[in-house]
Amino acid sequence: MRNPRSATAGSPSINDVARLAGVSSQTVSRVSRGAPNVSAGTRQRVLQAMDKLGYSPNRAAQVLRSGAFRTIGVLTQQIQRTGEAWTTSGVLEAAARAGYTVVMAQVAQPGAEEMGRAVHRLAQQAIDGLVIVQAGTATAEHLALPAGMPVASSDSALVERYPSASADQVQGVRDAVSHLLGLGHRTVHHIAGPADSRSAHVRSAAWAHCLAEAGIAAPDPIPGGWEAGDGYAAGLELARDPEVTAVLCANDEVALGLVRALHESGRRVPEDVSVVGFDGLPLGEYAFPPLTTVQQDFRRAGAEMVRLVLAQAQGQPLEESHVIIPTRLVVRASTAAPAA
Amino acid sequence: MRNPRSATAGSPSINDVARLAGVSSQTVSRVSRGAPNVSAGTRQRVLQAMDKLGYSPNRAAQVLRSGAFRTIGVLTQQIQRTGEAWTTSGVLEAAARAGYTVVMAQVAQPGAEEMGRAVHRLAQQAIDGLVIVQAGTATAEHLALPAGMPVASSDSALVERYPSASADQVQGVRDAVSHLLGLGHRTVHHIAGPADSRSAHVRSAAWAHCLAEAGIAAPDPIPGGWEAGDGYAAGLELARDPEVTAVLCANDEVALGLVRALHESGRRVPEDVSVVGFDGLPLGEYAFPPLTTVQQDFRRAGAEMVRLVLAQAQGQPLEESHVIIPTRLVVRASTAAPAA
DNA sequence: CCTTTGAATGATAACGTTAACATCATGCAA
DNA sequence: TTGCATGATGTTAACGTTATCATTCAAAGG
Repeated sequence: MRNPRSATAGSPSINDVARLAGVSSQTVSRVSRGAPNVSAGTRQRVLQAMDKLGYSPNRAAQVLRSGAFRTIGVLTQQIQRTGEAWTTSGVLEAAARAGYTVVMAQVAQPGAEEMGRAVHRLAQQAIDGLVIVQAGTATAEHLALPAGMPVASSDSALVERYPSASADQVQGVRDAVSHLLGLGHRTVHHIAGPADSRSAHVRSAAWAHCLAEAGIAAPDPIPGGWEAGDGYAAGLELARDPEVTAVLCANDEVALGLVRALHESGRRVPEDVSVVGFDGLPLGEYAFPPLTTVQQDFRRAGAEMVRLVLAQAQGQPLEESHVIIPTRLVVRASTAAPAA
Repeated sequence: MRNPRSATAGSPSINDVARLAGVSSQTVSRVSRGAPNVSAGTRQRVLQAMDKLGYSPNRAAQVLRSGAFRTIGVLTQQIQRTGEAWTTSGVLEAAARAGYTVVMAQVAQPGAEEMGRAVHRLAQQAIDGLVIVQAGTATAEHLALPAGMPVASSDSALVERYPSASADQVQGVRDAVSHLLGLGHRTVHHIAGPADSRSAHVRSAAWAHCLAEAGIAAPDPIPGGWEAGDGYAAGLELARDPEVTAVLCANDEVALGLVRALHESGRRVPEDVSVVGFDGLPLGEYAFPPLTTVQQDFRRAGAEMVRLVLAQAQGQPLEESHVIIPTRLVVRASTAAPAA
């Protein structure tokens, strides 16, 4: 076989079933779609025929005819990252529950053109809507979405243009900073996330704002990223400054890297320096010391994005197009009152 | 609009382009497919017309007509887990490179029936093949795959039935055990993975085998799981036994949980107890102490599975149906010679 | 009894694409 | 010149499904 037919090719069609059941193909279609106006006896016979032939409807034909895909596209950047993986998991779960299929695209490089190409690839698929888990710096212009395509995004510049679901990062940062100041720290240092992430920027801005509110001059934030190595590098620097007694990190990975740098530099956590992460990695609980962190509900963000996309696809009005999901400060042993 | 058309509905068809370009729809099809026998001038005109109308081909119609889907299905269990996330990332990358679309299904519960239902959902989609990243305990019977569906799996009981790509866990365990024994440890304890995982079982068996080879009676393995909490629980127990000087863990998460339990119990790592993980989490390098681990290349496993599936789908013979991917022992500070 | 209603079923025509075949120049060898 | 290959284009008929309209038949109402 030079050109083997696909796995389902040669599979029985609606006509084969109709012939076997002695009805018209239209009646088989009705049974297949669960239409009401079929007599019980006929339905039985058709179902038996389907079963006997192992019939399953051809999606391509259904889609072509009905124009409804029951499929959503998901755009991710690096699905192995904690946040994206959990969010994607939430998307998959919610989509499956709604009876929708999910097609995925991943973009390794955050470059806007590559992002645009991935969206194009997805959009050429038959999708009813698009969930953008991560789009980096790409803007709506880069993506060149077909007009009218329902979209929901999470963390990106697209938040300003499309409906979104994301964690209440401002509240999360506020809780974290209050916690540290409440313990008696004079100020809170900050290791920022990558420059190309909107949520990193939001977190940094919220941190600066909270300190300002408390009448404290914010120290310069240390530029960083999302990874442990970033926290480690920043930590080696911070460890030299005895004024540093409390640090809010861009995320948990960074916090863990920071903790190791502090350990190595002979500064104890939390006795000398308190550390707070962000995200709520399961591992944080088992770090040494267990990590105080701002937990966010990624799965729920994924589920909400699915809801937003499906609502648009079904023409329902969105009661609120920016869903804010509460965060929760989890206090563990990496934070304590400063030494007197 | 009660029944709004899908996003791409109303979009121009091949006929609209043909009319505008003043050619037949077949010629447009030829240009669209990149067929060779179109004159340069005509191709130009058609491309301009496409561009002007914003034409993009209707996938459903293409699939229906040609019977080729250029899509693979991916079955996962908990995509947010390290191994699955990285493997999936590899699958996405390889599939995109091959010009294939990926549809995903996730099964929260490892139950065999639910797994079967997910496969059914996927198989009803138009897919050319199926990559099974994780199938838990499900066997080929549970999955009820359509006959002739190309499949590749990674870690599951399916390995015996279908082509697979997975890490050389036996070699990885051998390296780890040799490393520990080479440091002078009298024996190596083991925290096992979950009972329903094949690779957990493979790792445990390899550990027992290595000890036997070295003429050492293997201590009872501690039953565990994949998560840090499992390592922590096991660690509280192990810490009480002064005979324990080296522990091989089911994976890195477990190892980190173990390390914390040892810390809390006053046993130092690596001075009192050496700990080895498995997987090679990026975070392991920044744990305290940095974790010695067996690194495996999940992305490559994903890419290999895609290769295996596509080879089958294209009717090529598989030169080897079980791809073994080398692992690499990364020695860090969590292992050292035992105290004299 | 005839009409009316409604439910069950059937027939037909699309949906957008492509494979297969047909047509029509053009060029070149015989 | 004829004959035949070659390349560019057009025509037709599917792929499997479902929307729409048409038909049939039995039950209900007068």
